[in-house]
Parts: sequence; C-alpha cells; structure tokens
Amino acid sequence: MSKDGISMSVIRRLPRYYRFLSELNEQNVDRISSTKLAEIMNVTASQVRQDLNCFGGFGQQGYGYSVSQLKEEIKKILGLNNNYRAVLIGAGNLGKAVAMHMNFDRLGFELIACFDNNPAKIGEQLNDITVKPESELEEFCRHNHIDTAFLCIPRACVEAVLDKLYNLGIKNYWNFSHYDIATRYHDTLVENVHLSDNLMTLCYRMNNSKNQ
Amino acid sequence: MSKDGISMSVIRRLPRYYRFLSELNEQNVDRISSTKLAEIMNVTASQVRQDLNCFGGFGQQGYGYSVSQLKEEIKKILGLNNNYRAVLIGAGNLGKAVAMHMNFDRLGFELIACFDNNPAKIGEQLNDITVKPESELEEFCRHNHIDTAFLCIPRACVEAVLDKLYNLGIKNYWNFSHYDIATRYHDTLVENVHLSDNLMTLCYRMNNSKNQ
DNA sequence: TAGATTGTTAATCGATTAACAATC
DNA sequence: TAGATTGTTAATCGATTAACAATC
Repeated sequence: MSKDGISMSVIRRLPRYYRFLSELNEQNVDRISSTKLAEIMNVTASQVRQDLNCFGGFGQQGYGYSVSQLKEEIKKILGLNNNYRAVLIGAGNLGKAVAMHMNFDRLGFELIACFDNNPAKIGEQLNDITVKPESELEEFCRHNHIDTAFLCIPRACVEAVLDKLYNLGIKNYWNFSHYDIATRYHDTLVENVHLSDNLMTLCYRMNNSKNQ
Repeated sequence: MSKDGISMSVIRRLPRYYRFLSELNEQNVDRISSTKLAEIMNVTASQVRQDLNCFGGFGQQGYGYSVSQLKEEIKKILGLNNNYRAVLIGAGNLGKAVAMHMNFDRLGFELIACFDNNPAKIGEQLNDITVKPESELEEFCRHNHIDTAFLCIPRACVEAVLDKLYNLGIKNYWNFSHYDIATRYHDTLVENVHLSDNLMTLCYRMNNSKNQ
C-alpha cells in the first residue's frame, strides 16, 4: 500500500541510490548536491532530483542533500527495515551461494529455513540454518509465518513446489528458474533472476561491438 | 559492428523471445502468429512485430512466423553460435553455481578455466575444468586467447584482478559484484548481475503490495 | 478469391532532460 | 545579501501501442 504510481524505472533505480549513498556515508561525506551525486552515479542531475521527488522533498535549496538522512529515507522507502521471513528451496550451489553470501537482514529479509529433496543435502549447515527435507516443507510453513520463498531449483521442479507454497498462502517469490510463476498464479509478486538471459545479452553486445 | 541503433529495451527482450520460441519448437509447433506469441508471452502483438522487424521481415502475411526459422534467426542475432572463450574468477558457491549449471555452449560461450586465490579450492573439479591458483591467471591468459571474464568474487577483490585482466586485453565482463567496472575502464562492455538490488526491489514491492 | 496476418506508419504514452523560479 | 541548489514545470526524446494498407 502507501505510495503508488511510482514507475518501475524509478523503483529499480532506488537500490542503486541506496548503495551509493551508503558508501558516501561510510566515507563520512555528510552532504551532496544532485549534480555531484549524478556525476558519481553517471546519470543526470535532473533524473536524481526527479527520482527523489517522487517520494518527497529531501533536499534543501542552496545546500543539497544530507547523505545520512537521504540514505535513511531511501532505506525506509525500500522497506529495508522489514524482516520478511523467507524459506529457501534448493540447497545446490546456487541455493548455497544465496544462503551464505547475501546479507538478508540489510535487505529487509530473514532466511529462516532451507529445504531440498536430495537426501545427500539434508542436515548440511548453511550459516545458521540446517537443510531440511522437502517433505517437511508444508508442515513447517503451517507452523511458521512465511512471507516469501526463494526458488533455487531447476525449472522442472518448480511447479510441484510452487503449488504447495501458493496453497500455503505464499505469494511473493524470488525466482531463479525460468518457470513462469505469474502465468500460473496471477496474484503473485515475482522477482525473476534470469542469469542465462543476462549472459545472452552479453553475447549479443560482444557480437555487435568492436572490442575484438 | 553490424546492426546498430537497436535499443537496449529491444535487446533485453530477445533472450525471452528465444526461450519461448525454443519451447514452442520443442513442442513441435511449426508456425505462430504475432498475436498468439504475444498472448503466450504476455506482451502486445504490436511489440512482437516491431521488435522482430528491427532485424528483418521474418514473417509472412496471412501466415505468421515459422517457429523453427524464427528461433534460428534470433539465435543468430544474439550471436549464440559464437564460442567466446571465458575464464571464471572465483570458485566459491556462486562461481560453482555458474560453472556447473549454465549451459555455456547454448549461450555463445565456452568456459575454459577457473581461478581462485583460496588454496583450499585449488584442484577442485567443476564439471570438466579444474580450479587453478590465481597466481597462474596472467600466464594462462597470455597463452590462451580469452574473450571475457566472469567475476564471482567479493567486491573488495575485484580491482586487483580487473587491472590484470584489463591489461591482458580482456574488455568484456560478466560481473556479479558491486564493483563498478565501467567507471574504472570506460572502454569495457559489462553485464552486471546485482542480486541484492533485485532483492531490494522485491522488498519494495512486497512493502507496497496488499499480498499481506 | 476471401481471410489472415504481416510490415510499417502514425498516434499515444511515458520517461528523461532542460530550464528556471523559489528559497535556503 | 549573493550564491548555490533545490523542487517543479515545460520541452524533448524514445518506446509502446494502434491502425491499416500490402500481400501471402
């Protein structure tokens, strides 16, 4: 709820603002103008001011923006103060990478369990969580409030798990497979990570560039 | 070289067309209209026709498009017939996921080596490649033609490796870190995968939705 | 031929950039 | 106060959608 009518273009730029502002803040920079920030981020000053003004007037004429304040505002806008409870499905290399290297607490999430259908994986320790058998998924979700699921399993395995998750009321997904969740369930909210699409784009660009 | 002036919006949609057409092809569908394809892909028929016509007239009035032919055309446009030679830097969980689960040959690439600076990783087998010590990187790249590097290492480690790679003439990168390659070297071609930006976007959308 | 569907132009819509008055 | 820089409106640019003549 709350603010709406913000375009996806703007929304997808917010994390980037947040990253650059966090960095400036760590470097103890305490104020910055839209012109300077735009320069660092390699965008236009107009865009910076337009983007920020979607959410409110965070600056001060003649002065610029307070770095730490603006960073906090964007953190609030992104909702990073949340602790959305997540389950991870799949403890393969990708699942492990996600479980072990993401700072979920800084990103608005808390990873509370991981499930895999491969008996060899059961019991493995990923930071502070232990891989559970997928057979325990439904029971677990009924007894623990879950907001979202991270799907790090092959496409062919998605449908069966998705049906279970959806019927348990989980409607938010971070999806690393090519399975099209939104087509099956229209009232879901899905962020897809399509690594192979990304790599094909690199291929296209290499193929059409002069960098040898 | 070749076709230029194609907008990034169109380019980033190409892999998705390719995926859907490959699927239709596997299902032995041999022709499809822009209307039907648009429906399946959840876009407009106008967009499908406009996108495809950036590259040529692949359809036939009154008939539609030949699925297998169109798929092959897009494959060619994307340059997936290439065999760009890639080195992977970093054999952590993410590097392993990339090395073991991506079908590089179908994506225009060939992974020919992997390097890591952690002695514990040296000698590990990732499909048909063996993890080598990072100290051998430069020597290896001087004796093997390399087109691109996949960076699956923490941000703090990137700069040192990047400097080496760039000086060896490698200018194409698939970058999983938040290190800003293009700012340091302007004549590079970079595809970034920013998993945490993606997750923050999910957080924003959950925070602003009514799905609880 | 009649029906279907493309390729392409024109119209609309949205996003980015420029400009500047307001104001700290 | 003078200088700097925002917030915001207006102008431009690009991307998407609609429409339809061409044609298989």
